Amino acid sequence: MPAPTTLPISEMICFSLYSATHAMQHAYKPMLEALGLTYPQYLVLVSLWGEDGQTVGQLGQALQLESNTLTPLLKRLEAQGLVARARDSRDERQVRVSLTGVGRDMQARAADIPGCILEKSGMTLAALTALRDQVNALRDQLRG
Amino acid sequence: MPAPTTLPISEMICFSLYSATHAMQHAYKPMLEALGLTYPQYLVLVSLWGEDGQTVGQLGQALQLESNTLTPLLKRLEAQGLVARARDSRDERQVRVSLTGVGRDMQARAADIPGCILEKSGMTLAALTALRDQVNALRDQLRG
DNA sequence: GTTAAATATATCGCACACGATTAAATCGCA
DNA sequence: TGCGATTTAATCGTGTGCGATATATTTAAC
Repeated sequence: MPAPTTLPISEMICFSLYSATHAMQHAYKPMLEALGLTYPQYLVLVSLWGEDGQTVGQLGQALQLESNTLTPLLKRLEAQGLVARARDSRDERQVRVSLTGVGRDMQARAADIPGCILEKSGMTLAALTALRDQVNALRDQLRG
Repeated sequence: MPAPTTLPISEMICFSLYSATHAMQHAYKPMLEALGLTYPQYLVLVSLWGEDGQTVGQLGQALQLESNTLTPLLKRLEAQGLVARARDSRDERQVRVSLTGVGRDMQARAADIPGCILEKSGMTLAALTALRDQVNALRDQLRG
């Protein structure tokens, strides 16, 4: 009986995504470090720059993260003075996350990051956009 | 002066990869859980099924992980009886990781995972392969 | 109106990732 | 040969992710 065979790691789509995600975070790292941010913290700020005052649940929906990940992350952002957290007065179960002045100013300081990433990718914006849509389609299929 | 604008999180390629990686790990989870494995542990085993007796450094090269991640992970695999770790007698700096019988048998028990993932992806093998190559190209560009 | 079910967030424990540092073994070169 | 430089793992500290659970609030059923 022959030994079972397994696709080499380098040819597995799951590993492509896994390693590309790491490479992407590595590409962001020096720029985010200069702003004192981690990558997930940056994603939270991006989401808040788009819509301020979101609840923890809304942020979780946008980033596909649970409160057990977001709560400590948001506390760290609050400790840095970038956001404020407050219970919603209408529904005290919910916690609304608002940008502080410093948090809003961070948007300008981070403004050239996307361009730098585009450049590091060595791809055209059109190619990246097409790739993004394919990756999103795969993700949405996997989510069921 | 208008407020600076930032691309919505849903349109950022970095977030596509980030969320697709999470969705992929979520798809693997029930199957790996049945084998008592985490996703990174599974990747290590896949690598060893392809080439047994790799050093920690070789595994790190294949998976793009450092020893500070691999060492505790490998210790957990060793504690489960799936691998053995031993210093190379020729070069005692290196630690070689070998599959145990149980670790080898796991390959057969995991044999139908790739097919299940392919099915969950809802894509043809050709489409997935093409997407993989594009993602790999982006990753390799980002690595520089 | 009281109480059970549902909802939203927080807490706890475990397993990655990774920067920085340490320790041991090997290599290289005078 | 000897000794500094390099290589290889391991260790330490911080920050995610996430399953399981706890707590508080709101909703719904009666």
